[in-house]
Amino acid sequence: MLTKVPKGMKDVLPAESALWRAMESAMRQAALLAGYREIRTPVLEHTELFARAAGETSDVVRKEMYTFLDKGERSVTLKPESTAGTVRAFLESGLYAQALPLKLYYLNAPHFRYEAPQSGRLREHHQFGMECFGAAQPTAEAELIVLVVNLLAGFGLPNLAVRVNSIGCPKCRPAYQEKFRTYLAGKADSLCKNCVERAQVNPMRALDCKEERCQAQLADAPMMLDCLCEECQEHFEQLKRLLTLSGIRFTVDPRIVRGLDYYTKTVFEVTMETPNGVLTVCGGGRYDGLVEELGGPSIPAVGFGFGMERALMLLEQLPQEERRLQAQNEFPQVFTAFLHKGLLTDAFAVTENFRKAGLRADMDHQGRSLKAQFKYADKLGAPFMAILGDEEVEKGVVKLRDMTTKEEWEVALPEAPQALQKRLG
RNA sequence: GUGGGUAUAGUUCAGCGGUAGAGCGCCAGAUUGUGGCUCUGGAUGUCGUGGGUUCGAACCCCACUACUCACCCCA
Repeated sequence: MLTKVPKGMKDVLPAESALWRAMESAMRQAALLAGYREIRTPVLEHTELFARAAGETSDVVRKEMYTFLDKGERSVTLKPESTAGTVRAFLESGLYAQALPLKLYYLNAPHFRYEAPQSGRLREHHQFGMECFGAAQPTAEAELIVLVVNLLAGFGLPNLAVRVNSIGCPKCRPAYQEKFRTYLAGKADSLCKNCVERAQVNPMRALDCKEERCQAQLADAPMMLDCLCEECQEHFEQLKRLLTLSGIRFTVDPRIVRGLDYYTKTVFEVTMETPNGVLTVCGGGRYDGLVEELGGPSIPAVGFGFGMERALMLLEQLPQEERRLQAQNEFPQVFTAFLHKGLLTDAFAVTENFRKAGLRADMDHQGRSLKAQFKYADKLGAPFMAILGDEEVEKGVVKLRDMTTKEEWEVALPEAPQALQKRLG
């Protein structure tokens, strides 16, 4: 147990963290260009916040939350999604009183869901997400969808599928839900246990059911998309026009429902083909009622969550030459080797000198033989060696060796960093 | 919650009733001031835990635990 990471958690080791950083900077840049600024909210929120925001009937709230009592007997929860916390901060700080829209993004935010882990699904995962408050127009959705698609395409990821749907608003949805509930009631005998339950609490969820018999029963079910009020209809038409105009290939999927109850009008998903099936990389939508639901003024909003591990997983499956996201090199540019222990301090000084000049430099810390130092440097991938023996120290020089060409030459100690920089270009 | 699979060296795995193995990695030597390739040598194991069958169990049986994959749901 002691040396075992808790179930569903993952370490990001050095071999991978560089790629994470590359992805992060691409995200920051994209967000910046679209006028979004970073917000960081706590991992922990009052349980009540999620219950209220995501909805008591959602699977997330009902069975997937990391909830516990703190020492003050308050029920707190590790955030399973970030929209609720962002809205809370937005309200608490009074940011809503400033010029709207307010555009926020978060990056690398840890999220927790207590589920059975498997490929592409962890108990702790990290999301990049964007939220736009105070934008009622479909340009807000379009902006986000375009941004995500361009981002993923920019990584070199092919075969993205963008699916959009509208699930109506408080004006048109209740009538539809009633219609749908009636429809389900007539089929209750042929539906799975879950769907019978769904019919009561949130009938639209049945559309998401993967059971074949349910899908067969729902083949001619009424769709929200066909029952939208005039306003929702117009909103959706505009969004489609905007996406088409932006050159985004998308499909309308009337069956997208999303697992969180706060969505209104637009919902969307970006999915990708993987060896293990289709994975959702990004999911989001409009939540015009949530800010008010959480005690604020009536402010429309749109947002999405983007699973960073999932995107990284897909990227790692991509052949190296198709990847357009490249991790920064981390190997030392020069490795200082020294002949014997008596030259330890000289070697240390030389190494530090390289570092002062902004070069990635390293040396042995194990008392290895010269030969072993070369071997080690080779493993690290250092393209140059700086070699110190008694002769060199006496003459005040260091011998530089190009590991590829095996060429060696001597340079005066103080000039070594410059000489190397020249060679490295 | 339901159903598969797996558990042996640092790591990937082979062995499937009779002395615990290989590749990779690690260390050293061949080459006492020079890496990659090659060759030689070396170190490292409660064979997941507990019980049972047997003269004898890493191997067969049972239970447990952990991991993993899939379903549901999701990022």
